[in-house]
Amino acid sequence: MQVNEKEIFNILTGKISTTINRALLRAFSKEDLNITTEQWSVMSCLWHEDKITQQQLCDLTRKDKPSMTRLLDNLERNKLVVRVAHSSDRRVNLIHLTQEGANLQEKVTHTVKAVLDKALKGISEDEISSSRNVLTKIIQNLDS
Amino acid sequence: MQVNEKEIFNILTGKISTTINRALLRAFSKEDLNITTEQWSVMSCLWHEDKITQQQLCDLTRKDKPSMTRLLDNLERNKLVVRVAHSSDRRVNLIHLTQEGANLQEKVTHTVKAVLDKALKGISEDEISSSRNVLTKIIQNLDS
DNA sequence: TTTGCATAGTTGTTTAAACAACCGTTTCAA
DNA sequence: TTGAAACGGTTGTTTAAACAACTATGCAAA
Repeated sequence: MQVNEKEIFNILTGKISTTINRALLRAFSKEDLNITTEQWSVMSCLWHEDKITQQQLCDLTRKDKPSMTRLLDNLERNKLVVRVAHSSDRRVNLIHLTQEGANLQEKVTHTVKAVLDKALKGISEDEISSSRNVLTKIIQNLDS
Repeated sequence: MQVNEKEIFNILTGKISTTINRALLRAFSKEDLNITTEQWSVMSCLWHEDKITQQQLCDLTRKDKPSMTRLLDNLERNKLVVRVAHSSDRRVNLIHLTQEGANLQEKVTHTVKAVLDKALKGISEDEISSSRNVLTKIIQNLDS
């Protein structure tokens, strides 16, 4: 597989993710949603399943433990989650959504969807699913 | 276009770029290349065209001016580039590769290529070019 | 010629990534 | 039963993103 410098550049330098990141951050800010994209990725897990451990959140978001500690520090400071000690295993924190954290779901999800619609405009379902397969395969290739 | 939460998550949260970033960083470190992926993206521009302005580097890498200032601070500290005052426009710095910076090209490019080969293993040219088109379109959609 | 706007770059602050090193708790095997 | 390894989480350091606010220079129109 021959790939030239320019292609390497476009695919790999993360321009896409910074572009998306920027668009999401601005959309959140415009809607007065005091949340970052990384915080959103954690909240998104919790909206799907509440009261899980930090380690589970690490696995779901592919972040390491120090990153998660600090993300949760910020989320806890903003009163969107609380750390609750596990009843039987004293090593473990269970992360609980607060009422405020749960309430955020609707507006944030709506905002994300709007950005996504803009991002994917004019792209067919086939193209999207093919791209998703490629990206998933790249992750697998690099993790093995 | 209907897209569910899970897809948003897989495509957009930047897992891909952090995975690639991590793989590249580790490869650099394994080869004793004292360079980060962001620094590499700047050096890559300079290897292609030397003695350009900071603003040009911002445009090429899609980074903002403060980010570029600090990246260049680090690259200059590591003696890979130098800032040279423009002869007629005193606002401008031209970024020159040092000998050491120029020498780095071969080994770094080789290392990047190896990571890329691993990343793209088992993915066809068609799939790659289709994905690249999708990603480019997303960037255009979000920038407009 | 001066005023005002655009351009090039820097500095400050917050968030988050990477990795290494660490602490306390649990588990399992000798 | 105890001692080592595994596990869950935190802290320290460096790099880099975002945005706002700033300085200095250049340019163009009144």
